[in-house]
Amino acid sequence: MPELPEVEVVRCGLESYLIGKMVECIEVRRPDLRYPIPDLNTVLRGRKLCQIKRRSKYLLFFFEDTLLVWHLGMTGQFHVLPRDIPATAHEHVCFLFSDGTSLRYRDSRRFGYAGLLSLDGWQQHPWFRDLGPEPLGEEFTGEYLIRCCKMRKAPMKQILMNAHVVVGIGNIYACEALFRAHIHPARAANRISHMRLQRLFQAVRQVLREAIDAGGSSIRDFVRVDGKPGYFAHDFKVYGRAGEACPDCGKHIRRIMQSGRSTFYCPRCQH
DNA sequence: CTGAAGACCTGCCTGC
DNA sequence: TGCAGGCAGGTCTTCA
Repeated sequence: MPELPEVEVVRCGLESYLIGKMVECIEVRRPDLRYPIPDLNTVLRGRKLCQIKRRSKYLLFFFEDTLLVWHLGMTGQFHVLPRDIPATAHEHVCFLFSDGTSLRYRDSRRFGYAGLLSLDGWQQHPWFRDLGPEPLGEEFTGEYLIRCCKMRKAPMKQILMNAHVVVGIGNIYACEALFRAHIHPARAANRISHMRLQRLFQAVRQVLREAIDAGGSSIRDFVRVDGKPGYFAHDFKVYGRAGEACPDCGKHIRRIMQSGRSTFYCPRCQH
């Protein structure tokens, strides 16, 4: 499901519903997500949710004395519902809050995972230790991207999707950013001019920003915490559009496989 | 070190 | 209608 914009949209939604609420108990129906879910009740029962942040594609739930980290994997969803609504299929975890609200975690493929980390040392955890900068933060700049591409002959799309370089960019937004920057996804990173990398840097920021503003992309099963879809999928220029006309030049959009993932691009505009 | 490919798990769509 | 095969937005591990 989610790349950075979708996770950010979920974070905002959760924040608007849940901040300041107290956990009464947690029902775990299936602890066997990608990694086993830890014992949440012992640590979180009676605790107040103070803040919800995001780092990369991880949601960070800050309680008074502990941090709950959650990754949505491919199909994870959070929903805020009244507690008396019955559980649906693949609803593996339900947080009950003392005011009658519930937070449900649903994840058909169970690629998602969660962990309890300490408030001070969490950034040293293996999930976070080696992450690159946030693409919308100050550390990510055109010069930084140029440095990362120097000496790297991997396809540019792989570099964009590499979380050691920059976090949050998955298959969709990598394709869309490369299209906007007119760069061929298979082009070796070290064979792209500095000017074009600057343009790619701008394209990454722009496409992520626009996607967040549109409420994320719903192509298969992404929904916001209130169940509404995001609208950015309407604005995809190339992703999922193999065979359609390029919106800029009219040539047919092509699909290729790169490291087992589909890549969409315009063979005329991108080189 | 880098980069490619496979693994994890389930649902849905296509085509025979 | 039924079933096999391919594909799906992420990340980690293994292998060359």
